[in-house]
Amino acid sequence: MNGLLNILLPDGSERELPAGATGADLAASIGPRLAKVAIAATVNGELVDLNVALPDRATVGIITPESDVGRHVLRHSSAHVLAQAVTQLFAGAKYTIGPAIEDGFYYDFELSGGRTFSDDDLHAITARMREIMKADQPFVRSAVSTAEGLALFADQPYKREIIERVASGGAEDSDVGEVAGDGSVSLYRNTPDFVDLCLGPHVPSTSKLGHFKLMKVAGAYWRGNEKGPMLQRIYGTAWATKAELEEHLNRLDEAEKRDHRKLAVELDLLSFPRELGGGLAVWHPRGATVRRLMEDYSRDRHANGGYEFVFSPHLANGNLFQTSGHLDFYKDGMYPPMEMDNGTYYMKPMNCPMHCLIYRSRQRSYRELPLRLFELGTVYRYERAGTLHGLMRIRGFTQDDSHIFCTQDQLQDEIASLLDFVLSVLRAFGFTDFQAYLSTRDPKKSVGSDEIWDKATEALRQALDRHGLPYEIKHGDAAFYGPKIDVDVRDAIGRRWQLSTIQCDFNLPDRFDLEYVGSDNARHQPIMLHRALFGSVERFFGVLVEHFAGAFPTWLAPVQVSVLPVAEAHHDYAQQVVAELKAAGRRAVLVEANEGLGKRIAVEKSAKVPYVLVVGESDVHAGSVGVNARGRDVERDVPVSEFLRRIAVDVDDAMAAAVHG
RNA sequence: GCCCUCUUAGCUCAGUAGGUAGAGCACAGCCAUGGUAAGGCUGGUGUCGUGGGUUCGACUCCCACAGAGGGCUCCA
Repeated sequence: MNGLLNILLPDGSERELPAGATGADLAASIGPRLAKVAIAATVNGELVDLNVALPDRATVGIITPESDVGRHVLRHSSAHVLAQAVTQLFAGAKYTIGPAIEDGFYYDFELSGGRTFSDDDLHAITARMREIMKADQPFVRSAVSTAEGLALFADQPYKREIIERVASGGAEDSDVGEVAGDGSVSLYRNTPDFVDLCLGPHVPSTSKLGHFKLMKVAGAYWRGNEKGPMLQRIYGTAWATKAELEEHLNRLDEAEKRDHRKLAVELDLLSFPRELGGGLAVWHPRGATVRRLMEDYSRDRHANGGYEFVFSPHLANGNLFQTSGHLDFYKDGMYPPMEMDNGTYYMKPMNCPMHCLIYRSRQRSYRELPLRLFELGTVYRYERAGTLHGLMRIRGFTQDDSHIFCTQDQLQDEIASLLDFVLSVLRAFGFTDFQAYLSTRDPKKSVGSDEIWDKATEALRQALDRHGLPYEIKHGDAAFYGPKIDVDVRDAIGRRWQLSTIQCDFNLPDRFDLEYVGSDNARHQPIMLHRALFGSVERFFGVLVEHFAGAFPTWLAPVQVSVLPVAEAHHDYAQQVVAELKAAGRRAVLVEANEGLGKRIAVEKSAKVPYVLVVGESDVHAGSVGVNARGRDVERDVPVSEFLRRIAVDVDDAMAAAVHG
């Protein structure tokens, strides 16, 4: 045994290597192809550099750059090279931290004299990074004492701060990436003049990197502290291969094309007039049509799902929000008070207090529960100026808000059927890929007994299990008033959107003294569930626009059919076709022959109308239409009755598929 | 709220060492009546985001503000 390393590979085969062999030797021994792509290794499950000595009798895995872990490593190494380039190009630059993130990496800097990075700087930095990568500099780890570390980073205050905090035992999770737990300071050096605090691992050398792009400069607070210094953050994306990089950049292009703010203008859906004020939108006829259809569908489903419809005003006396606690906990998110004769009024930031009042308007019996109140309730929240984002973050929006009051015994079933309902409605809008999150109690800030938290959390968990819905638990992420489930959907290009939420609330029933009389003739407190399905109608609409890239399915399309007479002579017939379509309940418009046919078709197509009908001489005689359907070949001489049948099938199929999921 | 960038016609964008502006699309009028993705001609487009300042003169330079975009922070 002495003098040899006995390496057991994951595939069961064994390798013998001379003592002191490194991961690189290992990689080389198992074939040149693998050696070439290997950028790190795992030893007994721990990620290590290829250039560390391997222990005897270890289980070793080779990390390739295409793997998730491998990408992480190469992105983090790219961040080091970025810091190296910046410190070389900008005298006096202070570098802080630079982790790998989804799709890439970033590094935060402070430049001397408050200088900021420009686009030209990014080009220069990119060029320098390429030089460093070409230079094939090995990443070499070393460890020094705290004192040595502080001396080494004498002119790097941010690095010193990290070392000091770790030395004083104040390290948090986010520090683990930089400093070893045993008090020693872990360093990586790949050239004499650049060393960074880091636990690694890294790629063996800078030449393993290269498929990257610096994306943008942004401001970021040091350690995320709003009161702390503002740093310059450079974001980059990095991949194992050129093809992956290009694919990623294409995805970004695609996302940009789908941007709902851009499509809202192009498709004439809605606008954000400056005169209205930031974060406020007006809906144009086409956008309003889609919204109406969404809302109508939602109402139908709720009506069939055992919900009671309610309405509540947009303004309320401050006493109400005092009772609900919003004025204490949520004041910053509310619009300033309006002083009136008989009190102080506020725009409502939530519908829940109103629904509590409805519940409380008379004595309730257990026989009435669960009581499900539903409202498309418009609320107003003061979102800080820098946080507004199209329809996704807006200052006035409409929640498809439901509050369900039930007994503890009903909780389990209610949540399970609620989850069914939510997913079924989401499917109707074309979403099929869901991911849920279960947020559990943060003991530091919560109301309610252990017993009720456990019971409710368990009810949520079982509902998720019963659905086989994939979910993650976010420990301690619940609001103070109760645990919750959030549901994300994945859209057509793979992005995730957080939409629906189901939240238990042990707080408002208490604050509003809600109660019901049980079968035991005693008074009990109901549990309240908050549930938003779209979340916000506006935001959901925005997500739909991006999901469908503006090409709404036929049942939602603002215009379902455009009818184009070939020439003016066919105008009357076209009008007759439109009338028939309308009589059949279709949203159809006539596009008069005052432009070339090709032009008119192009315009209708770019408006993403699902069916463009062309009618000419032969159609007038045969009672037919030419059908140019989205994504399909043109078909001539289709009888009007046949077309009506087809579009009905198109619409019905979508809805049937949705409901039965 | 903080950092950076941006703001010129309805939209997308050019532009001037500082001498008050252009293109395409859209829009209007006329011609063309065209069978499946943008026909031709003509025309009008504007307080160059707002308010100050510097200047003989500001769209251009400076300041403030507003709005937008990208981030950070926030989203009981």
